[in-house]
Amino acid sequence: MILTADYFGDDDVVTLARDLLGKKIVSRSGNHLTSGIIVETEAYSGASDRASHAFPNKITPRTKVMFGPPGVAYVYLCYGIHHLFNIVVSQPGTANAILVRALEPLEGLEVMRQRRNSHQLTNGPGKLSSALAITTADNKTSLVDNASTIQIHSHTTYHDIVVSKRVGVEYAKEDALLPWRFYVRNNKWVSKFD
DNA sequence: ATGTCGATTTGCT
DNA sequence: GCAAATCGACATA
Repeated sequence: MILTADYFGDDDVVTLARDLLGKKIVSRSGNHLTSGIIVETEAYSGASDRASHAFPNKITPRTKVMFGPPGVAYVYLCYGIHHLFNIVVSQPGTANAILVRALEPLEGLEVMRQRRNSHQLTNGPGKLSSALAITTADNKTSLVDNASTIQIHSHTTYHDIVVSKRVGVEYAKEDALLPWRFYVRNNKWVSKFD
């Protein structure tokens, strides 16, 4: 079942980030279908969270998409190299987003191996975008239409979930300590940062 | 107009 | 373990 704008419209971005574990991301690019189960996420909140690009509710050409409707992709270029995939959530005007950091590969494994030229397919935010052929061209694209090339589907439920601080946001001062990262315990596809 | 820096990955030492 | 890669967004002037 494809997840809807109503699902992503929840204003509680942290609860939503945790709930996304076990959901499936499906990507269609050209002839190829690739998919994976979400096993690691992080929550970002533009109003109060120094780690968010939109802090403190700062509207710029880049962050504008996060103030829009839920269920839309926010993809940005990191370190000039990596495309990082986020899902815009919460009601319009609230700049919340969820970074997908890792997937357990499900379909299209051979295509992913070719795109990655590696067996480390989706165990990190830059890697999974590469494996699913997600780029900044997908920024602002809807994830909740039946015609969307990237969709999120319900799939399974995990019960053993680890909560930790987020990765790579030391610059966010005290907000770097927020327990807003979630991952599936003992899942081999979780990113290598701990 | 220019300088700084990053929600990461990779390869080399 | 460390540093390069690589570029656009943003702040400052």
